[in-house]
Amino acid sequence: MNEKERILEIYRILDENSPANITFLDKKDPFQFLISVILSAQCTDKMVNLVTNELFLKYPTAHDLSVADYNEVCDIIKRTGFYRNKARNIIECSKALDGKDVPSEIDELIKLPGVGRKTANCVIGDIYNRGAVIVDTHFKRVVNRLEIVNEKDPTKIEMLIRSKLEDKYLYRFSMTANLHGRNICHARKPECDKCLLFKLCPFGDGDNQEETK
DNA sequence: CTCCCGATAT
DNA sequence: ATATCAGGAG
Repeated sequence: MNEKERILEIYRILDENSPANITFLDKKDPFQFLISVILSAQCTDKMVNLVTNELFLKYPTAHDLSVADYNEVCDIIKRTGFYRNKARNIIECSKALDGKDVPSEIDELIKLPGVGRKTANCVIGDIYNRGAVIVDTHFKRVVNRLEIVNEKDPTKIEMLIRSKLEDKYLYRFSMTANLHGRNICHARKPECDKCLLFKLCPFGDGDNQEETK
């Protein structure tokens, strides 16, 4: 099995054993989705969904949030962590988007405050349904353990994955690999005994299921 | 590379 | 007590 066949086989196994539609954030409106992703940095999606319910009840649109009081926004989003940076970013972001559509191109998206490649790719994949590689902590861990890449830099990982997999598979692969990282291939104690990719994974050969590494 | 930062699991 | 979580900016 060559490299291309191996990654396609990994894709198929993850695809067949994952839900049809994988979504972590429950806001479908493009603006609300973008703000939700910004808030999701280094925090659980459960907490983001809780906080955004309250946030968008009070500030539903980009205009509403663009004129919001900084300290009130801080209070609402505090539990997502990094709240001072996030409050400033989402208010400035809202000013930039007031009266406009959420950009669909990555170069435009990453100009927005608090928006990097990961957040931009979430928007492109989820809202605009185009090829997107979402390199979050789970995705990074999973593709490195599988040795699909041997790379720490998220941008380089994104480009490598783009070169190894057809465009139409990229977003689905991002989501299924992410889910696999959450449910099986944990950061601390991966459940290699339950893993459907065990035969295809160099990481499972060792005794990594326990504490080591 | 460091800082931002609260919530949760182990 | 410590590791980790849909990262981004200086």
